[in-house]
Amino acid sequence: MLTSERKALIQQVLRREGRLVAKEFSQKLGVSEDTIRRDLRELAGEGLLQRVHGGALPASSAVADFASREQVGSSVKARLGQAAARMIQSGQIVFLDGGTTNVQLARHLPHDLKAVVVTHSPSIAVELVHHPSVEVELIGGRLFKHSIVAVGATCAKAISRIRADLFFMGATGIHPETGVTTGDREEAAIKNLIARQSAETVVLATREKLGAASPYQIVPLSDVGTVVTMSDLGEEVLAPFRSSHLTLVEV
Amino acid sequence: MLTSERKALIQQVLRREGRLVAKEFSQKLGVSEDTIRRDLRELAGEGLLQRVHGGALPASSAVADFASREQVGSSVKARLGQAAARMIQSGQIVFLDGGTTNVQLARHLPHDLKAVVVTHSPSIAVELVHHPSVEVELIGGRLFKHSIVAVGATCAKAISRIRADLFFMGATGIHPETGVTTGDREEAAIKNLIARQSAETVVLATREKLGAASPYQIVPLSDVGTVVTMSDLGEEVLAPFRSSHLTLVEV
DNA sequence: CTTGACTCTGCACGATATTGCACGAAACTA
DNA sequence: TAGTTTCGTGCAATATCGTGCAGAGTCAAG
Repeated sequence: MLTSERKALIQQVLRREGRLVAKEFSQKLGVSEDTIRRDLRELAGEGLLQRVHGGALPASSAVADFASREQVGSSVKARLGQAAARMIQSGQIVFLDGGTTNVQLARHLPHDLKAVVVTHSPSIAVELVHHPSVEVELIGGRLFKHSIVAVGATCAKAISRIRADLFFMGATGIHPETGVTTGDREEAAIKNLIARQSAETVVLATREKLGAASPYQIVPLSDVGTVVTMSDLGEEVLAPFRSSHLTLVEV
Repeated sequence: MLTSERKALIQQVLRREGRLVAKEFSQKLGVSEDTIRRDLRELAGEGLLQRVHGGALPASSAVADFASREQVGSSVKARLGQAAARMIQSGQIVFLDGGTTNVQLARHLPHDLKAVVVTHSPSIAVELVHHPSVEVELIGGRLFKHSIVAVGATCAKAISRIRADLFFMGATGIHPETGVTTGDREEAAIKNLIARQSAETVVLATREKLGAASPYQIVPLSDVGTVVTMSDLGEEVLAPFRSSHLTLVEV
């Protein structure tokens, strides 16, 4: 294990998990704690991370915020993202919507995956800069700041030229009757367009989204191919989504 | 085993495995470590890989790359960015190129500025999400990970539809004779296109960029309207840039 | 064919980097 | 406050680095 390799790994772990415990990490890598501590000290000296008692946190406060939120709300989204990332096969063209769950998905893409990721979210694009083999196609347009995704006519036109194998859709609600919904009309239209351009649409749904509904419908439930959700939800919540045309993946 | 053969093999291993340990590799090839070290040093000199203690890593992992670049004189860049941000007037349409200096510019945009920022850099877009009144137009395309900007035909087409008042260009070198240059051909083409679509081109140049030249010319110096740089540079460095058509802003 | 310039390679050696351990200081926890 | 964990530093062992140098091979001019 090369020193710089180890340092790169440390930063990767911080990006992915939002924190790093010195002792834990030293055991995982089979080196002494001193070595890890030294690495952390040096990286902190370069401003690349924030040193804390017992380990380290990401440098930027924004990421730190995000990381702590993640810890509090547990790593449900990370688990969903990880499961979803495994659905992608090499050579596929996948559309990644914006949103924190999809950021997790991007973070957990297998290191050796060769695929094309299309996205209208600059956050996702930035996240994938660190991936060694995934090619990123960024869709432009007017930036809708609330969701951090591009929308508008330019965006729609660019999307209409692309056909994807998979679409990982972000949404605020998924309901047996109202279908998949979100809070912005234009965003809904864009998502709908992407869904129509994709062979299969996948929705990653945390507990609070299942059975919820927002003002604007993106697609009816019949247009969704797969829903990825947690396995510890009650059957009464899941039952409405069990049907012949929809694959329900429980993580 | 020819030297060039060995060097090619080294690069192949790096592409395939993402790392190379000098000792290990020398044994596998049956040559001395010195030879391998020499090869690595030379390849690193050509920028084809990143030399590290014990071996080598791929050149543009962009990971530590961008992060470390971020660190290089960030306070200087912040001052340049701040000065440049003041050049923008309300109501203008400005094009913000990628790069760490321009991230600083984005960070220092006056809070009450009402303007449209066009960018092909997802990093810049994400940075501006928190600005209350600036509207962001994201230009899409294939993501060039090293610089974190969109490039390619789609990108060029989108740019050709926009006319901006100001273009804050990122570059790796600005030289009286070779003009403004950068390290990637396609990136240079995109930057050139943006410059042609803009009424005025501004270059933010830290000390090491002034008088430097990279392989690909973006525009000749005569196409640059303003250069923003530090005031503590020697006159012998600045003199070649003092001319009637170019405004030299010293911060 | 010989000679001289040049390149490549391996070796020697002093310099530098990295690592693990020891030990007292500081921080955290109950 | 007391006990435990983590931290930082000094130190020694080891690994790796860079450089100078010499031998071997190549090539072209004489």
